[in-house]
Amino acid sequence: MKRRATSQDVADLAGVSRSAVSLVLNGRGQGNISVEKQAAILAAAEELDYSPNPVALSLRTRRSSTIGVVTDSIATAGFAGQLLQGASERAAAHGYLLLVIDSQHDRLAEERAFETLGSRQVDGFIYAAMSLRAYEPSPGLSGSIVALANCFDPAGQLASFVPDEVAGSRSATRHLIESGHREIVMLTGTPDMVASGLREQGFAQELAAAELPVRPPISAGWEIDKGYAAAMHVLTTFEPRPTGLVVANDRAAIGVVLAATSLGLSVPRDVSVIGYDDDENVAPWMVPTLTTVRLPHREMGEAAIQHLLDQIGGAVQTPGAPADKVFLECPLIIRDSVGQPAR
Amino acid sequence: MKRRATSQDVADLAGVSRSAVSLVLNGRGQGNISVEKQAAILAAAEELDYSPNPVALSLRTRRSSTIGVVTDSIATAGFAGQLLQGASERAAAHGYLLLVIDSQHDRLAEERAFETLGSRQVDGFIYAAMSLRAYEPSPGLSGSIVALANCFDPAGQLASFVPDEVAGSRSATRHLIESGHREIVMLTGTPDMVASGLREQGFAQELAAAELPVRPPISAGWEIDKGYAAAMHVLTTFEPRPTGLVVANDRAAIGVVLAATSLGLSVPRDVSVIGYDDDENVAPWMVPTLTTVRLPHREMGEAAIQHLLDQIGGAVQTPGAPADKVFLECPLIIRDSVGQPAR
DNA sequence: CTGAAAGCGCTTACAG
DNA sequence: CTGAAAGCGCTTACAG
Repeated sequence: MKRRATSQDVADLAGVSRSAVSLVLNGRGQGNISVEKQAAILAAAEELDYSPNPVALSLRTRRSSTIGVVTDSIATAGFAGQLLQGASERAAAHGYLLLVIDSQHDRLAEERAFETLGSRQVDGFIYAAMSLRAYEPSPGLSGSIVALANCFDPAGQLASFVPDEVAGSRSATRHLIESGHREIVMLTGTPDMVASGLREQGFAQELAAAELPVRPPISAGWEIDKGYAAAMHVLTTFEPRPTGLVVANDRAAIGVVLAATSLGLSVPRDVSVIGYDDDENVAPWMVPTLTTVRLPHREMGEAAIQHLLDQIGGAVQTPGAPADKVFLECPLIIRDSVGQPAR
Repeated sequence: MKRRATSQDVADLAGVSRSAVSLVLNGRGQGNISVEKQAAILAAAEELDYSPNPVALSLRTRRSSTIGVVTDSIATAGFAGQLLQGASERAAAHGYLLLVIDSQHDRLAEERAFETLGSRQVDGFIYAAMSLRAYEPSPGLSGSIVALANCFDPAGQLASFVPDEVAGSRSATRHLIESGHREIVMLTGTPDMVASGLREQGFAQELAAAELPVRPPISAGWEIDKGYAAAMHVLTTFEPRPTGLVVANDRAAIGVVLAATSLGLSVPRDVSVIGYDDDENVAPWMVPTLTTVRLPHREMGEAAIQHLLDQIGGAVQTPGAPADKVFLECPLIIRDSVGQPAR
């Protein structure tokens, strides 16, 4: 591993001072440095494959081209990794790197994470939640540039980027209605998650808009077995048997299909099923492939970074003024698990 | 956000020079600085809540307490995030942070990633693959401290940490045999993945050890639909019908259970199913819960970091000597999808 | 036993 | 138009 060239090396080779090198390489050469020297510096830099040492730069400028990301849990969920992926790519495109720390839902660890990151001179912070929720900003964040991804500040002081759950749920419900279903039941997630309530709202709104009776959602949950149990209950006891099921998420939908199958029912012939998440390991590969609502994880990551980049670049934000809460679209992904109801 | 205290602040408050502060805070005070001054320095540092600026430290020492991680894809897989999780925690416990870059399986992006990371003065590198494979070391890595996680260097020059796939597959197969199964079929993954071959080996070895006939594995794949199709084929055409199925992974096992169910077969009463991965979103929640072999993702991440830490700390490694290839255990997780065969 | 100096690599006023 | 100097915050020889 060869020693990296420094600005001194470039200056020596070009026969100028380090100041001149710095000026020219930072685009402030014009009017300050003679054209010949500029050319010499550029050539020398090229030849030595020079790029400034980021650490020295950081010490000098108190910036680091690094963004600190704190998450409450990276590992679980899987598709939530797309959020980091989107953030990482967008950041890299602008020369930024991500320093990510997982607080494991531990508030204390979270405070420490922000402090650690701050001491490393990160230029901004993202707090990303693995499932949608309110986030009470850590006091250590005040005065910093920060964006929230998949969570939001109840006080509205921090910019946040969240999925438009209500609209997503509406389009799922609408798709079922437009496919001819009238007996539609929602198998919802656990009440502790704000997504559950939002999706229930969307469901109810769309049914009401279609002037269809709104049935109360059936409490299920987020995992395969929960979807299984709820579907078993609904499919064997509801009279008439529902022909369309809006399910909490794709995993629960696996359970629903499993339950239907074990009852001798076929999806989508006897019952149509629609999931949520567009879980890449599930939805495109289910039998039948799953019609679902996609969560904009990648987009949330990208948008949060972009917001940070804009702020770092000097976009003005009136202090104390409420920050944006941006709702990102949850597109409906149509596959094979929804059909027309038998008449 | 208050200005952080510097060593100068501490020196001023304690009435000594910065050198003294540095010496004492780095544990080299004894025999160099008088006891009283040591106490004064410690007290001042405490009062000012002083900790050295990592950026300045990094410029000075050419170390950064940061480890560069390059992965071929973080996002997909989900449970693979556990690798990063394990690495991140182990690193944090030693004051190290992770700078991770995803190359998206692009070799060029990978080279660039190592370069970027190197210029940021990382103290070591991890290359982590999302699925087990050979990894041809990037030339930019030579001379650096590096560990491979979930991949291995064919030339054996780089330390690597991989799952013991053969043993994992053997214990899955053994579990079926010990449960009384004699008609056992393997539904294997795609041939391009080295895990497929390794698991097939384990399967064959264990069958041979039990003096049972070894049937050739049935090619399936890693996704739900592939498991479904393969199971459909095997369950409807094999005579006698197999009572035990060793499946490529947990997702494919979902498809297997789905297929069995749609054929009116019950798991595990009519057919026992065993997965691979212990996918946390699948195995514990399947109906029935899935007996499976756990992939040591977290352990690979931890072990790789630990290796780096040891090397950074000065553990000697004879240059040119073959590095360790460490096989991490894949424990069998017994749940409800395996039963005794009907007689 | 302790302080002043040098230097990691960079950029930005400041003289000339 | 250009170079010498200062300084970001730290540690490590080096004088005294």
